[in-house]
Amino acid sequence: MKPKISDVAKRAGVSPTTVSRVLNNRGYISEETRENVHRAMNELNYFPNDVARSLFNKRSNLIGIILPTTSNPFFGELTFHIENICASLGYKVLLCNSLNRIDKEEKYLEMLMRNQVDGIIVGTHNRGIINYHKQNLAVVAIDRHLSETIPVVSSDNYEGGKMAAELLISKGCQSIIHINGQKELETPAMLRRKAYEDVMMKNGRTPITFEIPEVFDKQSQQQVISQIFNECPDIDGLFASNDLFAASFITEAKKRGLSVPGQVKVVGYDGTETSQILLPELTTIQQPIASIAKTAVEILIKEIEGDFSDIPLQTRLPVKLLEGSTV
Amino acid sequence: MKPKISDVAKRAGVSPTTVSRVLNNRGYISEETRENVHRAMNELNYFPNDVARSLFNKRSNLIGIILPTTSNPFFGELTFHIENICASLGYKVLLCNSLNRIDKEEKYLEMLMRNQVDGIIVGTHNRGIINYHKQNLAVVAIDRHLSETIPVVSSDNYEGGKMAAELLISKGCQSIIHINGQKELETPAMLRRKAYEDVMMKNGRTPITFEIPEVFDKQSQQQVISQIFNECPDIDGLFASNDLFAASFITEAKKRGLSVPGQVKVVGYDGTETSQILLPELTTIQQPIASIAKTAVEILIKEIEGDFSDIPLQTRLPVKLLEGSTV
DNA sequence: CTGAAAGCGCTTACAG
DNA sequence: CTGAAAGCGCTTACAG
Repeated sequence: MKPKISDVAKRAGVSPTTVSRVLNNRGYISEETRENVHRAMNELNYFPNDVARSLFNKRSNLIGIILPTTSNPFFGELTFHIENICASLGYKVLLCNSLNRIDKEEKYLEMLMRNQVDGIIVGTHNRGIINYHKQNLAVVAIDRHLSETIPVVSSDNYEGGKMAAELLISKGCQSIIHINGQKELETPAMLRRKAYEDVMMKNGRTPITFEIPEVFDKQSQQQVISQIFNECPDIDGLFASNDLFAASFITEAKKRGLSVPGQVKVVGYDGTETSQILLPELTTIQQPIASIAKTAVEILIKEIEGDFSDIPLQTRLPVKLLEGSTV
Repeated sequence: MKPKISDVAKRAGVSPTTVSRVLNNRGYISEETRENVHRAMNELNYFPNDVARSLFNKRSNLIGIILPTTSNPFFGELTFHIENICASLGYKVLLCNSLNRIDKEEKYLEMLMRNQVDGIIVGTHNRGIINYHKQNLAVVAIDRHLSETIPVVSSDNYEGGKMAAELLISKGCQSIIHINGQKELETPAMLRRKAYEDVMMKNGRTPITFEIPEVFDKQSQQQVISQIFNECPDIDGLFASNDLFAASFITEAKKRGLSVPGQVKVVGYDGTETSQILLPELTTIQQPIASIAKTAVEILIKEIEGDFSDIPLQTRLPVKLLEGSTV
């Protein structure tokens, strides 16, 4: 059996209280007993049971993260950074891949609360499924508006969309199409679309946006892309709201005998490390994934520690244009 | 404050014992009191504290996963599948990105044990840092030999390596190079190298393998790739042990004015969804990521439940050649 | 400087 | 069918 604090106490010839004290470095302890206790712990290969600690402290040092799926490189990288920062700060991460499905998200949320997580970072977009605040849980959203009071961290979506659209226009594209998620979602990412539309209007063009359901079914994505070519045969520019859409589009364009950037120019969004390696020629708007993660964790931990003094409700981190050879 | 079982009991006019019984569906309870209790739980918005439950049950339903980083699409997808399968089976996932660093892995291991995880799935390759068994923890390794007694699940690495090498030879390549991780690691993935070497020898060629340190520093990867071109100017075939290496190689080849597959043919390994979307033309050996995940979780849970009857020490899942246009 | 007692929120024998 | 008691492994006032 795993040794417990009383086993250590017995072996060191002291009380459990004393062992706990040296464990937590609290109160006065003579150097001698401290050493005895440490020796006993080593001999028994003892390490504390954090479940028992959490129960007493009402603090688990656990944070939950809910996002669509780590299979998507943006979220895979985001998850890595979040977890790593958390680890360095003494927090542990409970991972939830909701696939953007409301039913799953609800179950995960309940699971996280049962497990007494101290806070949650949410990267899925189901608005207001549960009253997060009611349970006075610390929450931070990434690129999603969850409620009026939950801080959201995102890239500067409007600026990113603007850069993309303006770049395509400056390269002489006449018929520029946009691909994005569904509009009803009202995510900050919709600002990419807004910027695209604004730029188009300002330049006397008609914005056309195709919506792709973000349910991760390849079938329907493929379908929308075919649709674009069919409905807009004169397309010569595309701004995709993520790099995977951009890549699928390029693949289909080539399949149809269109050269990129010769006949169609393409700009993506995200600029993950993975897409930089696998598709370095893609011109894209890069999100600062590491700082998004860092900011989100920092805000969350402030909330957890009850320091609400200067928590920004909106944090927009700067994007960067990565010029490849697809424009 | 969060309601607890005694709050529910009070409201329902019964004892905590009774509430616990309806919660766990144990023992006889009259229909009436069951309804009363349920009503009380709803009114108070009660849900059980799993930390307290874990403490009593000595069962957390938590499993830890340690892998290099979810930033790598292979591990990102693996993580997604593992987590999703676990969720469907009532297990929760504590995520650890070790970056293949021993110091980090040790800390994570201790963290997981303190948190009383029921089992661990390990995808990093530091052999024998800790005596996993000593703590009688359920452990499964993915593509890593951790010890003689820990089950390992992997793709059929030898077969995969063989297919890749034979394909390149059949396409007429004369000077075929291999890129892999470091040999000392003795991972099952080394079988990819072994197969490559066997095929080369059998065909009267000299196998040449370049080792890339798997520490995820772009710098050194880039360096090794340049080195390949410098030391083997007549290279006309490459088998990379993962798709990211393959992609970096292709990028460098093009930069040097070499056409793929015209002058150099390339075969990768992994075949993740992400690389299928971003670099669909890559010819690669696809690992069955979903079944690797499923098998690993199933074995782990058997171990956790103490059913050691038919636990295979080695599971090799079949790979599939994905023919793109890089050979 | 150290220890006995109570309690974190649950569950499970044991009685009734 | 239901409840009082003890205990999971820890920690923190409170005494001494």
